[in-house]
Amino acid sequence: MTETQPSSGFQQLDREGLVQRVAKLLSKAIVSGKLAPGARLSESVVARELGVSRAPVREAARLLESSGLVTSEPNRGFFVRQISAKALDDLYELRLAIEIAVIQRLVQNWNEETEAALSAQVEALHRVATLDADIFIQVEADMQFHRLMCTGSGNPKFLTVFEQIAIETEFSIMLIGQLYDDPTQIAETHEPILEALRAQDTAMAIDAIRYHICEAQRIVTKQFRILEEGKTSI
Amino acid sequence: MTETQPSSGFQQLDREGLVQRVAKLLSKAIVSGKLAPGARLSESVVARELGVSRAPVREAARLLESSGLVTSEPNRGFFVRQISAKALDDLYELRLAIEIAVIQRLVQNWNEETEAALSAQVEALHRVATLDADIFIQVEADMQFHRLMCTGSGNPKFLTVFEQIAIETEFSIMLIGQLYDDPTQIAETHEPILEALRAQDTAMAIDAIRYHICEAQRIVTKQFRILEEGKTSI
DNA sequence: GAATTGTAGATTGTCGACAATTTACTTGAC
DNA sequence: GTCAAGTAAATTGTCGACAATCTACAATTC
Repeated sequence: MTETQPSSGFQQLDREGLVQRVAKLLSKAIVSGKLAPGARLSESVVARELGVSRAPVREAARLLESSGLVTSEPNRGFFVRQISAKALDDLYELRLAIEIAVIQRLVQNWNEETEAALSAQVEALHRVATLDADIFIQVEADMQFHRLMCTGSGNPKFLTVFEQIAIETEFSIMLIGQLYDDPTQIAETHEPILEALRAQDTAMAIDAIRYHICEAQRIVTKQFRILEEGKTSI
Repeated sequence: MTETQPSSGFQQLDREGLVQRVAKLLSKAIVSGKLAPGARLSESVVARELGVSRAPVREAARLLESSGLVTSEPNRGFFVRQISAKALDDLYELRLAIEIAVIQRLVQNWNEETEAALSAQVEALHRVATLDADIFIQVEADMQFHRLMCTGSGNPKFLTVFEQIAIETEFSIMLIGQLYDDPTQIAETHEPILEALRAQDTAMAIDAIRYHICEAQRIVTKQFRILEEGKTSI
């Protein structure tokens, strides 16, 4: 069916369109906090800075629009999405619903490959914690664990939705600038999940994921509320 | 904070951008089956037909890209998304996860307004069933019930995700051309959900929604598999 | 005849230009 | 000083044009 070339050692070179590259760059700029939420993103400025015309910038922005990173107002342009503490809270609730379903499927589809991937990621989490790495690296590693769970579930739809959630979550955590007081906590809260999965214990795994997510929800929304108050009082 | 105009009875006239209108039109054309899945959607053809230039068409297509209705390949353009029976099955699994969470919140946030809206929608379902209306009308009414549940949950994120699921689901059902053998079944399967919600019985409501969704899943994916076989054998 | 190479036509990708709209500023009246 | 109206600059919306790329078919080779 699929044509399997004689494999002459050549690697497929990325034929990514300009629009996709611009979208990725914009996405990174927003998530990393270089572009403040609510900020207008001027087409001409972005276009000039990247050395392209406005058309691909506009298309990239549209791409990001339905994925929720930017909003558009007719004749006013694109803006970096504002996130409220309530929205963030809602986001975690959605995430919990998804991940519970992921866990259920994950236990059914449990295999060595998935176990190896998740184990390796927990180790990676420990590494970044001890290295006292950048917050961005830490959050990225955290998200990667959950991404791997979605992948292992065997239902690609879960990954699609999670990816959107992840972008918004990372975005918010970047704004706060920290997650746990002690970075090693990130790695530790993932271990019970992995253990429960290894034991094929669905109920325990769900409890573990619920604890993990609700804990993050509690911390993040609390920090975010503080951040919001600071903003409005000024 | 928000400026509350003296409300002189004027309705806000839609200041929708051209891009949004094109996106809506395209979306409708795809969901209603006017554009077959896998079909290339030619920018110039769409642009000429709508009497606009290619730029807004491209932007609209990008908008639809991340919402999953179309895919893009560099230098090859946009294509109407192909849906497989497996993907449809996965979609229903995602939907179940979301709607269970929605039910849980819905019971907590239960109020007269939501009850009235949902009751009215069940009646609407009965009406369209007896009218023996178009399949599109029926499915739209069905989806509207679930949309109202999402709205009533108080978590807008649920609605956002459901909207995406709904588009893909409608799209698939349009392809099949029918749902239940007897159209009145649509209305009937929604009643137990509403009843359980009225009784504030979370467990029963979850059972009802699970039955409803799994039943639809069973029927739709079965029909879809038949459709797929027909396609591949030709 | 099958596979490869070459070529013409069509389609997408990107751009710069101009019209429409918003924004920021200035002016004037009360 | 405050509010309103008017004006100019900046920004977005849309378009048509040209370059880059793909597609389909003809020509060539084995």
